[in-house]
Amino acid sequence: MENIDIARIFDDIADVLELKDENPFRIRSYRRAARVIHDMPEDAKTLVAEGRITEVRGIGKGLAEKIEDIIKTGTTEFYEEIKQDAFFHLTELLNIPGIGPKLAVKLNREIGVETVDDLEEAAVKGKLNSLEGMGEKIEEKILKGIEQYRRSTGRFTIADAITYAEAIMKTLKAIKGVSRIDIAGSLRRMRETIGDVDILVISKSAGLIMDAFTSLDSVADVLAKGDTKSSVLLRSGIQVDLRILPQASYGSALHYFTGSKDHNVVMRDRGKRMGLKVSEYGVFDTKSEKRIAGKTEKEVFRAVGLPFISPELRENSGEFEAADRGTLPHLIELDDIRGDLQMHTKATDGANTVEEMARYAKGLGYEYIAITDHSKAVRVAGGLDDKELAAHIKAIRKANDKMDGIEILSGVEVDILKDGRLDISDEVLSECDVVLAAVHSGFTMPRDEMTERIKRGIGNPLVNILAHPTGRIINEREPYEIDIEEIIREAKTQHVALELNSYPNRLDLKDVHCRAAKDAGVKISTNTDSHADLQLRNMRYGIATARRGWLEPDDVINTYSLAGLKKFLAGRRR
DNA sequence: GCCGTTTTCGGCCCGACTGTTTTCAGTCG
Repeated sequence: MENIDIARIFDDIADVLELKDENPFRIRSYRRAARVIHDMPEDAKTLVAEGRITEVRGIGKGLAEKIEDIIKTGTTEFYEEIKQDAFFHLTELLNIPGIGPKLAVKLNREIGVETVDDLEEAAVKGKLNSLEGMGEKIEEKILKGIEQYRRSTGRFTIADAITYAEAIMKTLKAIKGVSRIDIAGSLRRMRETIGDVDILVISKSAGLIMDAFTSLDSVADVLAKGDTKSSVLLRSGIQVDLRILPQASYGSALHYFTGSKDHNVVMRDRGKRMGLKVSEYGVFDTKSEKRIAGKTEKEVFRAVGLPFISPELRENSGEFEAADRGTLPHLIELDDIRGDLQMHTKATDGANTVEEMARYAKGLGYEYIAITDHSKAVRVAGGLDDKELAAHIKAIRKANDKMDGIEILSGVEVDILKDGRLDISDEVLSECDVVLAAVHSGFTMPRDEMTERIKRGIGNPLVNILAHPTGRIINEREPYEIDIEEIIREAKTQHVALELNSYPNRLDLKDVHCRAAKDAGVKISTNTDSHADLQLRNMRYGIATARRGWLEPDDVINTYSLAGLKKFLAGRRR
């Protein structure tokens, strides 16, 4: 049982308790526990084994026991009871936008709705109208909600969300009377996937903005339209919320709507203890009700005795403690990056030549790149064998001699075979300036075997970087079963860097594992894994994830000067 | 169900929007 399975069980429990109209704070405890377990880098298994599970914020004695049961037996008594509950079947209905626990129960009690299909049938037949408190509008809303639910493929990748958000921002910016516009929400925190997009605006002409916003070409449906808040559903299926705010409380609003929820709860609580009320309208003195801050975020933080905390850190995962101790990280920025250490060319499955990639990278201001085409095990990509790679290395060196202003390192993304051997000989690997090793097949191995396979792979002293260490593809493929903590330890021992693959569908390592690697003293390499020159720009997503993982420039080897990088790489091959 | 510089009981964030119930409950973030 992985963390994600435990989280799902707790969310299921919360759903049923909500349907049963139980104590909302008890429900919140399950929700919070689900989230915190889902997001934490350590295996719950490990924490339970070490007796440290109750050290996790939000996990007390009761939940700890349930977690232990779930790990041991795959379930817990209370969950089994919940599954027998008549309300358990109604949890599917909660996925429909506009249907909450009250409505779900009402529909069930009064017209026997149990599934989304039942609900659709009832709505189409006009049965909903007959219920007290229900009108045509609600019926229509439910039908639309069902459509949205069926179409939704879950959350959007950060790259998709940014694309839509930036297009909308551009249009709105052009409207007269918009003096400021910002992205807030999980997109500002740069979470790897985005549920919906939040945009904040300062403007005195609310009506104009809302009209423009709700009539954008990309809008499929207007979900709500008011003076201060409107919501639309774009054709792509992503929901965008727009809020209009006064200047005086803009900082407070930006902070509030950036979240996370958990971060905000701590801020409010912290304010309360200082005799302050923290809300989206400002920071107020509780007694005099006078506003003492709110114009900027910095002001809001200062009012509760804190330095500015970067949005990427606002997950209540230690940022307050670090701020109080004065140990907030100086987060890495895109400008710190001096090179990109994974990319492919026409030699295998890339779209551009070595020179074209180098030229584009030079345009980005990089000092060096590494060309790292696939090895032969990746047949679909036309991977290179020993002889072909040797020739490719020569060609890369030749290109490097021709090119001024950027160093082209020769490299390879060598495959770690099922038994942990690499599919290129040491003789040829030793010719490379940098060697990335990766798993591209046999994803379904048992956890122990996969962990051992990778350990053996990076045990080869010619390997410098473990590429996309968990193999996940967001919204498509789960990471392979692997003991990531063990891999991090091994990387430390072997002086191997772990990649933060910056391709927006990978982001592998993910944020919490980057942070765990940093804590273990393991270096990270943020690479784009580009298969075309334009993709070199994906570095921004890797940097966003690195920031969420609390990484500083020194934690990332491709912020090093060429000499510094070479020194790091040589450290392995003594 | 969790948690503790209001501490072992009693809090736990709260406001906008919607539809419809002429005064508010439900949903959402």
